[in-house]
Amino acid sequence: MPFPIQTSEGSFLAYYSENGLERLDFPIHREPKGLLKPAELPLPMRQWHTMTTKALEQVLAGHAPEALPPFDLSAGTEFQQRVWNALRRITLGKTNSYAEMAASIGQPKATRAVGSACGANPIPVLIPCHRVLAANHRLGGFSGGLDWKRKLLAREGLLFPD
DNA sequence: CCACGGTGGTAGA
DNA sequence: TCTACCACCGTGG
Repeated sequence: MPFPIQTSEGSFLAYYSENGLERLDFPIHREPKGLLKPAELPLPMRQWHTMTTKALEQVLAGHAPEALPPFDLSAGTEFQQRVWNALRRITLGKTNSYAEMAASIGQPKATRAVGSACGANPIPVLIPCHRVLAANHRLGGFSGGLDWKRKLLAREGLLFPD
């Protein structure tokens, strides 16, 4: 049950569980079938949706979100949740390497696994996996497409050629 | 088991 | 610089 969020960059899709925002999809060209109107959301979710919408707009505008809805990351493995929570600590405009992220969760040799976990991040943009770069300050990869990674970083004042 | 990644480091052109 | 090669480790088949 996806709920749309219209932005200047297209229509994102938000998914909620009983415990909070559990997934955020980048805009797609074809609208999915079971689309619901936000007005049909149960009350707590409606407030989360308002927060998600505002936070998304703020990040896309290059500002730190003043408030976030609760996240439900329970679908991830324990390792993935450790990585995702570590991602949340990277402040806007800052970056880390995959190696630094691995070290920050106490597994310095799991750099590659960290990359996989970033790719599995269910809430891109708000859980800023785009702030993780390869060593030597190279861009690295991005599941949502490198154009998005460049765009999001540019909004934070970090420019990458190519 | 095995193969695959959003990696990182080294070696050699 | 760029390419080749290898160690690394969580996931999914």
